[in-house]
Amino acid sequence: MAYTYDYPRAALTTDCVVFGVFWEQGDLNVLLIERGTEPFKGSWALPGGHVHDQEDLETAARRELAEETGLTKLYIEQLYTFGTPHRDPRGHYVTVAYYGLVNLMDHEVRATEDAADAAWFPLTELPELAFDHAEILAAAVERLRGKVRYQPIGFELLPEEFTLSQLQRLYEIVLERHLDKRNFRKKILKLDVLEDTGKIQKDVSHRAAKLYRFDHDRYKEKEMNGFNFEI
Amino acid sequence: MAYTYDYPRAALTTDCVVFGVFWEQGDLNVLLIERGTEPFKGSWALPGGHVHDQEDLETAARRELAEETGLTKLYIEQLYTFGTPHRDPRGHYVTVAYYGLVNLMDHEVRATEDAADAAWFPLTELPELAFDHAEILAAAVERLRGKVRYQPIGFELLPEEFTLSQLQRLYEIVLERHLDKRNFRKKILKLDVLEDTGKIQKDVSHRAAKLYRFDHDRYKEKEMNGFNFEI
DNA sequence: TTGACATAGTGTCCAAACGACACTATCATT
DNA sequence: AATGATAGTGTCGTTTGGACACTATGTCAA
Repeated sequence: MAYTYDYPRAALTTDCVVFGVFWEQGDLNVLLIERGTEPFKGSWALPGGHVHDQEDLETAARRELAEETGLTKLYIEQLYTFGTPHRDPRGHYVTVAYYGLVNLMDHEVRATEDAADAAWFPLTELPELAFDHAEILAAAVERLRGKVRYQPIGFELLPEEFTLSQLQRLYEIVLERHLDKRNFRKKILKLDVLEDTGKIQKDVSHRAAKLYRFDHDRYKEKEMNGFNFEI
Repeated sequence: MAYTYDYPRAALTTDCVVFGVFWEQGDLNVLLIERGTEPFKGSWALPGGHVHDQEDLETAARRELAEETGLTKLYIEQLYTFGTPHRDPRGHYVTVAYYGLVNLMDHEVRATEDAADAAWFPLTELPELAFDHAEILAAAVERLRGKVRYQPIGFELLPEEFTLSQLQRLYEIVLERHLDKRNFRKKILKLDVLEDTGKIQKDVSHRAAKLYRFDHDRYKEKEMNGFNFEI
């Protein structure tokens, strides 16, 4: 079956930059796949692929991500659209890039039929990437660092219930700088969008910390009234 | 001539939301064109059109804008890519939207061959728009309001040399709220990115104000060192 | 020439937010 | 009972933010 048009059309794809945090390492990680087909067969790349006919862009991004890495039900958001000529050796390819955040407690990653392999890489130990994916990744990192400061997206990287220390460590990892414990707690609690679950940590060999939950509803309500989340 | 592919391909277009400020009215305006062809012939719409083969996205956006409105050499920036199925009655159309800012002193707008008409509309008196252009416009307004607060893009809406009162009025128009004169001047001057040109206003029937210029180089330098522009 | 007008330009004070800083509390382990 | 690991907590000096009103300088018209 062939499809014919009066004018040439660029191929449209999506790519996803998915971030996750491993607590042991204290490092931001990105999910990459090993390409199973040409071009760049054997290289590491961002998960992504062609947008289907009449398919919504975000739907396409989620579908490709699921097909190649098994990841579903995560927070994603459009990042930027890359369409420089010759960014893909196959011709005029335009890709709508998304970035996503997952908490690694709740999400298991596996290579699936569409990719030779899928794995997490710390930002500090990235392999060489196919296409212009290094550029896309850099844009995603920049966006994440900017956005995390004035939008409560960081919570997507944490389990639903978390301690204030975990939250602080998260911000330290993303922003790459040390934060003062007392000031951080003062500030984050004053925002009044964290709900004390009443529970405490289990199975830790030291004093157990309180567990908090991010109160999405309260945040939305406050946001409506011109409230500004800022760290 | 026909172009044939193994899989269906979406059509790729760009659209531009261009903002300008008329000083007399004190209102944000958007540049719209009257469509000369179907679909939506006779309706007002954002200037835009098809991305050519092997054409860069921003180049396409600028080209379409110039073709339809005569506008060139303005500040533009990618906004968002809209690809919801059925947003265009002709089939699967994906549009990469840009937003732009112009100072109306230096730019003349004219309808050209590709559009029936081109005109500025205050945000408060918008006509009904073709396609999903109302949605795109709303996204652009939100982005502008957000971005103007922490990036010095507002200067693009002003002539190269401007008074502090004009700058303040600009922020008041964009942010839709009153700002205190003394506090505004204190803050903006402390940023130390405005250069006193030594000149003053001409042809005004009151005390002439000093003219300032935005110092792009100084800003970039400061930005490198972790400096944060915030109004 | 003088008074009316229009806009430019300027400083203080109080309140809130920010950042630096160090010790005690609790729990598990040995 | 002592050790080790992390949780949790308050003060103070500095900076920033926001409210607030008058004088200065020019044009224009009577």
